[in-house]
Amino acid sequence: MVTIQNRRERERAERHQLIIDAARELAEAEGWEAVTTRRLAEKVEYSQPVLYSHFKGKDAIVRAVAIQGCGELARLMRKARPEQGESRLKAAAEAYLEFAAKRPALYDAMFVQQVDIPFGTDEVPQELRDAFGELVAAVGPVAGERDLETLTEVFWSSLHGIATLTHGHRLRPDHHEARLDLMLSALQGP
Amino acid sequence: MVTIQNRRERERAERHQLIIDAARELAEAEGWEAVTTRRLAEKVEYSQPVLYSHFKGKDAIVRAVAIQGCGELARLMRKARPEQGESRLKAAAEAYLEFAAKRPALYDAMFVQQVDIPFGTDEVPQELRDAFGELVAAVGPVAGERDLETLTEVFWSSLHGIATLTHGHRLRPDHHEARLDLMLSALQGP
DNA sequence: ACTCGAATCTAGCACCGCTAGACATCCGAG
DNA sequence: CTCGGATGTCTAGCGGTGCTAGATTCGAGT
Repeated sequence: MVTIQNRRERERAERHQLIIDAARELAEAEGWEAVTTRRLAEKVEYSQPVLYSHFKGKDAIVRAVAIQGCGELARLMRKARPEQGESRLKAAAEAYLEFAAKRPALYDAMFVQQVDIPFGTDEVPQELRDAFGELVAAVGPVAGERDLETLTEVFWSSLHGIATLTHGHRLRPDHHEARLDLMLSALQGP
Repeated sequence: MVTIQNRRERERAERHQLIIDAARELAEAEGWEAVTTRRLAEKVEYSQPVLYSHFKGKDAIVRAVAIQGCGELARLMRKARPEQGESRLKAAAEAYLEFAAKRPALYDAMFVQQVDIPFGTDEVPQELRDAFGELVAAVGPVAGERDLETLTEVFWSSLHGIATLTHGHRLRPDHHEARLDLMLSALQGP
């Protein structure tokens, strides 16, 4: 009898996703400090131990949210097309920064909290690879003779710095556009 | 009688600094998650409530550590002088990134954790002003016709992005120098 | 219908930031 | 020299956290 086993597995997968979505919603609504295992359990209408039958711990839940967030960022950047007279680089930068500004909790889980998503030689989640790939594609046209991957890392660093310092109110809120233009024209090269 | 009052105030100020130093040492040795009020109280050999007679809460202690960290960063950057054939911009960038790499916990308190140090119109701590001033001074020679303060914010953002992404193992550890050179030559302008 | 295993929950551990109220200690007036 | 009072410090505890052992409930197969 496979059907019963199948139904169980399907229900389990649905609940798995339910937990991830609940954590994400809670974080986006009230910040990560409001995401406790008790509140999360209440939100999904199960008791706390159920969370631990799906994830090794709270960190694993945050990590799952972060990885799905990477997928969304990749999707948003792929969809972003330059408007009239706009470089692809600028369109990508704007999409990235808009994502960081509109989903600060999600962005935090992805790149600020050190959730130890495998980044190095290990198996990197596909969602992350996709997001970085979009950045590479945007940088490509302006790389010239410069090393593409290295230049993309610089571009990403600049975006990440602007995103996090802006979120921490460390930069003048007006001047946002001027900063972006200055950064882009610098990277555009000679 | 002022002498007794004076002695008390002096002892109090010493203990104030003792707490800050202990918090900083604990954070640098084991990370901020290891800095609990209990461990901190044990380290300074007082009970927990004593901490609360000096600081409003744990956040205030972290904030104090962060502000002193800003002073140290400013001092390090002021001391950094370009070597033979090196631009002042590069010397400043290297000093900044070396600080971030060698004192990751301190850097975290200063710029990553949102400790709500007044940044905007409020009274900004002098240490912070000094640190930003050093960045401005380093950017000055290469600004050209570009707005100095805005360009400095871009420079800072790039440095901050590189520092945090490197610390989170998001960038290839080798290639560090190549990234820095690429970033600097981009900012150097045409 | 009953048994037995899997799924789920209750209750609790050790820790967290923080604080009220008991206690000690020391200063200055009588 | 004593003693009242202020000042400083500590003990003990509150409500919260992440996490888990053991009890309990539930449902599928014989």
